[in-house]
Amino acid sequence: MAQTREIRRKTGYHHGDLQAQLVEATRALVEEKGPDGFSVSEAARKAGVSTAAPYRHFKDREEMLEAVCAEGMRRHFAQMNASLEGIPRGDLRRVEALGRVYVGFAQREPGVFRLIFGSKHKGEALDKKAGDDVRPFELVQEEVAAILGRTEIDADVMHRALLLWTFVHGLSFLLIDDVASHKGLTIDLNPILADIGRRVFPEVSAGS
Amino acid sequence: MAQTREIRRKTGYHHGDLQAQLVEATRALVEEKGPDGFSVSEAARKAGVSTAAPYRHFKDREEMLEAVCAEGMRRHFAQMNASLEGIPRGDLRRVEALGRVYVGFAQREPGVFRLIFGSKHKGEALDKKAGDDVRPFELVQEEVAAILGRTEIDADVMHRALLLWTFVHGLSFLLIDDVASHKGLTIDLNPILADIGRRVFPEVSAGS
DNA sequence: TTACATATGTTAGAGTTTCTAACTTTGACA
DNA sequence: TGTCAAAGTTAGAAACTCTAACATATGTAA
Repeated sequence: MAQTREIRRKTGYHHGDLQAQLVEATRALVEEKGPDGFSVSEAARKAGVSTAAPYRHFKDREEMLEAVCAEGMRRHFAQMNASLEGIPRGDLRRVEALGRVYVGFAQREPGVFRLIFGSKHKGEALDKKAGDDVRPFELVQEEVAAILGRTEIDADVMHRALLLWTFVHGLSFLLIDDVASHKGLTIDLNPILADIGRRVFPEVSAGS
Repeated sequence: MAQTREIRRKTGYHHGDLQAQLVEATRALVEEKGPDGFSVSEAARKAGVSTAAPYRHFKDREEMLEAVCAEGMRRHFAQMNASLEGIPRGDLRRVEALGRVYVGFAQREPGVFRLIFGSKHKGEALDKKAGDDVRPFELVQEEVAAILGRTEIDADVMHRALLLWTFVHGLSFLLIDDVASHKGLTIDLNPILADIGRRVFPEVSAGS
C-alpha cells in the first residue's frame, strides 16, 4: 500500500512521479537562468523524459511556472510561520523576524521570488492555487494588532501592516538586483529592520 | 542640411532612422505584452523591415531590451527632476513629489519599470548606458540633506534616503502587480507618501 | 562626375522552442 | 483475463533567434 504510492518509479516507461519532478526541475532552472531563461524542453531533459511529456501534466509553459509559484508561496509562508517560534506574542521582534524571513527568501531564491512577484501572473488566481491557508499578509496584520494590544484589524493596523510589507518588499528587490552596492551603499539587514520597526511603532519602542 | 538628418527616410531600401524606431517598437511591445512577450521579429515587423534587420543595430535581443531600459531610465530621471519645479528647497513636499513621480512612472509604464528593475540586467552596466548624469539616488540624497539643513551627505542622510527609496520601490511593485486590491486594501498614494515623509523625518514634521 | 568602401538593408537557412497529433505501453480493475 | 484510461513516445508545424551571403544606397576622395 505504501508501495502503490511511493515506489512505482522506473518501469522504463511510466515514470511514477513526473509531475513533481518537473516542478522541481523547473524551479531549479528558474533559479539558475532566471524566469525567462527557463524552457519546457530543458526541464523535460532534466527529468529524463521526452520534450512532449510535460504536456501530459501541464497545459502549457505558463502553467509549469505557476506551479513553481504556488509551491514557492507555500514554502515562503511556512518559513514566515516558523520564524515566529519562540518569540512571545506582541513582541516587536516578531515582525522583525517576519521581515528577515521575507527578505531572506528573496535572497536565497531570487528567481522564484521574482516569478511570484515581478510578473503578470494574476495574483488572485495564484493565491487560490497556493492554497486557502496561505495568507502571509493576514499573518502580518495579526502580529501588528498584537503589538498594539488590539484584537481587531482596524484601519490603523492595516495601514501599518501595509507599510511593513511595502518596505520589506522593496528591500528584497533592491537586494537581489544588487542595486545598492555599486552606489556606495551597504545594506545591513538587521539594523534596518529594527529601524523600520521603530518608525512604524514609535509608541511601543519609545525607550529603546 | 536639415534634410540630410531628418527627411532621408523611405528611399525604399535604407530606412533612415531604424535604430530609434526599433527602440520605440520594442518599448511599445514590452508595455503591451510584458518583457518576455517581446520578440525581435515582431519589433522588426512593426518597424516595417525584415526580421534580420535589427541585427545590424543591436547585437542580440538582450541589447534591444537594454536600449529600452536606458531610454526609460533617462525619462524616469527627467520626470523626477521636473517634479521638483516650483517647490522650495528643503521642503518636505519635494521628496513627496519625487516619490509620486517614481510610483507614477511604474504605474504608467509597468513593462519598462519591470524591465529596468525586476531583471538580471547588471545594474552597473545599465547605469553607464543610461548616461553619467542619470543619478536618481543622488538626487534623493541631496533632497534629504536639504530637508535636514545639511550640506554633507553623511551616513544618516544616506540611511534616510535608502528608506525612502526602498519604500517607493516596494510600493511601485505592489501597485503594478495589483497585489493589494484583492486583499481588501486600497492604497491611496498621496496620504501614504505624506505618512512616510513624517516617519522618516519626525523632527521636521513635528507640528503637522 | 565617377568609383569605391561602408553602412544598412534583404533573403535563405540552421538550430531551438512551444505545442499538437497520432501512436504505444503500462497499470488498474471489472 | 481483457479492456480502458493514464502517461509515455515520435513526428512535425509554426515561430523565434541569430548567422551568412548577397544587394543597394550614401558619402567621400580622386
